[in-house]
Amino acid sequence: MTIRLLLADDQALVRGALAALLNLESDLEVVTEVGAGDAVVPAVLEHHPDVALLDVEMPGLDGIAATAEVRRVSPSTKVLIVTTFGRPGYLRRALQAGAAGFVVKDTPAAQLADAVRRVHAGLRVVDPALATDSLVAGESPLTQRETEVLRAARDGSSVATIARKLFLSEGTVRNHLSSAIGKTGAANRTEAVITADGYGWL
Amino acid sequence: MTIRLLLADDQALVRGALAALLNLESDLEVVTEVGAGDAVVPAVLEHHPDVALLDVEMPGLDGIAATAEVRRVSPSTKVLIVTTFGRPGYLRRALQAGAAGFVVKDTPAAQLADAVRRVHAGLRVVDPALATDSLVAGESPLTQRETEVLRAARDGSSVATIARKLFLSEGTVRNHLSSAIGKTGAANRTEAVITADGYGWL
DNA sequence: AACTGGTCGTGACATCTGTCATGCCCCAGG
DNA sequence: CCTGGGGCATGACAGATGTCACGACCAGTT
Repeated sequence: MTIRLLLADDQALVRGALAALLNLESDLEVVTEVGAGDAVVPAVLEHHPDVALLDVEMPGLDGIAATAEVRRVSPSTKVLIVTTFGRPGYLRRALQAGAAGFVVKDTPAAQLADAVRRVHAGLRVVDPALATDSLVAGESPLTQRETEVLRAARDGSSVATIARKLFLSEGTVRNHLSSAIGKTGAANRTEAVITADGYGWL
Repeated sequence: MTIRLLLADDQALVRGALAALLNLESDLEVVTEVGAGDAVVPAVLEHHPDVALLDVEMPGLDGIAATAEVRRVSPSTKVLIVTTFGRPGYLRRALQAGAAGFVVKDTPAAQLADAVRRVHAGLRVVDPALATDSLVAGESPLTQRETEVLRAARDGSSVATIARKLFLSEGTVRNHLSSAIGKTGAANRTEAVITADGYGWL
């Protein structure tokens, strides 16, 4: 009995290459490939794969949100996240969304097929190095608003611009930013964005 | 006659997957894989591949610098850059360094083997969409110092920190920053970093 | 009912940033 | 030899930013 796979990654070359790699295994078969997050659910409904391999960084719908959707429409489909960045926050959010496994792209190629088999067997697969980091980093200490404000500050916008975008007064934006800067242990807006983003809090 | 390939990418999974994909072609053979830029030259000297596929983002030595080294120690080896980011600046710098081809990772998987064959045949392979962008963006307008200062500002450092790091006075740093902001058409430091980085100028 | 934490706002303050004018040094090109 | 451009620096100024104190409102706890 072969394990039927869905493969989602926005980079066509990587997607094709992973498909080639996985199809080399006699017990695995890639039945559908998609290049955008919002194409995942339709493909799941059409092909009913056993395991869905999702990248986190995708246009449309990111891998985390796609995971939740897949779990909702097809509970029997296991989700294995395959991502470039081992952000601690990604792991936590992926598991909360119902992912059965989490693998970073610099694990040896040979292990991927194993990870797929374990996930299919109902086991949980998590990158060990990442698991400990994730416990240390923990949940985001930022409130909803602080997160929104920091997110809006990512592209270098000024306080005035952020205020207009979120329909807040400039003073309020400054307060939220100040609070976020404090919580992240940063010295200014830019550092706060970098560290918060690094933890996957944005 | 098979074309012998070197494959360099820091993500083991992607590297293995690309190898699997390329080895499916009867006329191609991946003879060596490396995961860091500074491992490229030794591998070239040992295996004398016909074509080297290099990622731009690699630890140790980046793909651009590695390209120049490969051309120097083994002129008969053709270099094909395979990268995630289609930064216009990357293309220009890669070609200047002696690369024979430049492919982004979201091109269809089937085209990669073709690109390899063309490069091996002595042709130049360049992503068409990127080629035009590159002409528009052109060379970096930033001077050496401006580039250094902007690079130092990437992590959100303050003027004082940058000044200490580069052994400059704070006023000078502000002047260079101001000039860089003007040249990039940005409104502040953070935007300048983002756009300059986007063009591959840093 | 009192307390807590998040949100929103104001006003005030010190500091940081970005800009500009000005000057000096060095070097390559006309 | 003169000129222009880049690098370096200083001083001055306006505006942006980060911090703080304070008050108000609302949803939950206790």
